[in-house]
Amino acid sequence: MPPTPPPEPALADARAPRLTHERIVAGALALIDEEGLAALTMRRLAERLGVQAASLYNHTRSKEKLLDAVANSVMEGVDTSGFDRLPWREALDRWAWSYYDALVAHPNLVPHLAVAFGRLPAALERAAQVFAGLRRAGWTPSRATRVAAAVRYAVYGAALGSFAGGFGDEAAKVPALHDVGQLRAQPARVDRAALRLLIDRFLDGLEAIAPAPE
Amino acid sequence: MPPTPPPEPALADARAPRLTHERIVAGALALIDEEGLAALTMRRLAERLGVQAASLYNHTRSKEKLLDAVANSVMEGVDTSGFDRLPWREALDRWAWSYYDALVAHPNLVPHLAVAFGRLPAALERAAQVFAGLRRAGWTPSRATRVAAAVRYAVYGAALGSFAGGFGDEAAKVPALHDVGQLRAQPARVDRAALRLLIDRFLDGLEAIAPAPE
DNA sequence: GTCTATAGCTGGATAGAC
DNA sequence: GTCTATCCAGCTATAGAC
Repeated sequence: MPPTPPPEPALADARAPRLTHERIVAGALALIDEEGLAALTMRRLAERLGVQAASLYNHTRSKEKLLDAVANSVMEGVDTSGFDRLPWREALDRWAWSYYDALVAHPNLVPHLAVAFGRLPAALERAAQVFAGLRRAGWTPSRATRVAAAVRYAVYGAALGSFAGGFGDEAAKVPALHDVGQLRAQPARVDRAALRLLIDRFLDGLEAIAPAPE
Repeated sequence: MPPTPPPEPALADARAPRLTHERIVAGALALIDEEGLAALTMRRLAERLGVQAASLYNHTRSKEKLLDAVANSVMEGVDTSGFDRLPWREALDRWAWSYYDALVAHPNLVPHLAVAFGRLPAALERAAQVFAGLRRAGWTPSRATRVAAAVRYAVYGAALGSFAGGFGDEAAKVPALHDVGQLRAQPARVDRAALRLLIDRFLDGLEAIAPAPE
């Protein structure tokens, strides 16, 4: 006889778990995106998932651990594969923009991502890959550390200090800022253009001190 | 008869105001520096100042306004005077380091500084001065905006994503990161060196596209 | 695994006496 | 201008029934 398949209830099984770790993490991230880091409370998260707050504690030990899991899940979206197959300049460029895309999709989480960096497995794995890639390209250990940190600073700064954060009424008193074309109309475009300038000119400057190719 | 001087009590006058707006702002900043942004509560701030929490409301309208006043006071320490007297490259460099020093002295406040940027008078004034200085040096409006934003990103990123924030135990699993000389021993030095690399190489790269000097 | 109920805090802000 | 007293809201986390 073939093995019996698991029972497939015609209607939703009331005893089936309504919560999983993945659903909780995804719900928390959505809540943070929509209403900010302070809006993430166990009660509000439970409400969004259609359960009571106490039920969350069957899947996550504490709010603090949950928040780190959310941060780690965002970090997993950062792509460092370029360091396995591309010259260092292209690899850095791809990594930077992948990193920026991941952060800017969740701007409210950026401050926590920066603080939690040192205890997120996904972040540390990626940092090690970047460092190893730069070493293979001939950069000295201390240069490799600085180059990777510099790119990381550019990305975090752009994601955090974004013009997309908006201006208050006081900004109207500073006319110079407002006559600058697209700043008001399309702040996200200005942010990307500024980061492109920072990264491209930085990489230009790096070429002048790069290790000789093998 | 000479005008009577104001009465000078031999002992501290119990009726003299013990709180001023300045003392409150300074106390709040010290509390944030010592114990983090979350530690700033009206009760704890009052305790540090030797009064009851309710008394603070005679000098500040709300905690939110107070926090912006604290942020503005930090921004007032940023020096943009170089744009009045130095070539654009030196002016940018001085501004960047003055900005970094102001932020890194209060790392716990950096996320709030970034978010509040657009409504802080001191921040907007300085942004306008930087923009005007770059315009006078011949940069087009959109280039000037991007250059100023790029430097700002570098500074915020370095202050926020600092190695000085430390690593968790998980970092021990990534040996590559630890063999990098001074990273563990003197993280603040590594941070400064990485920011120096980012700014210097970026400015190098900018020279290649700079407007011709008059 | 989810529920109800609640313990045990901590917070911002206000009213009114002095 | 500072005080005491207090309101009311919100939070994390746990205990124990089902």
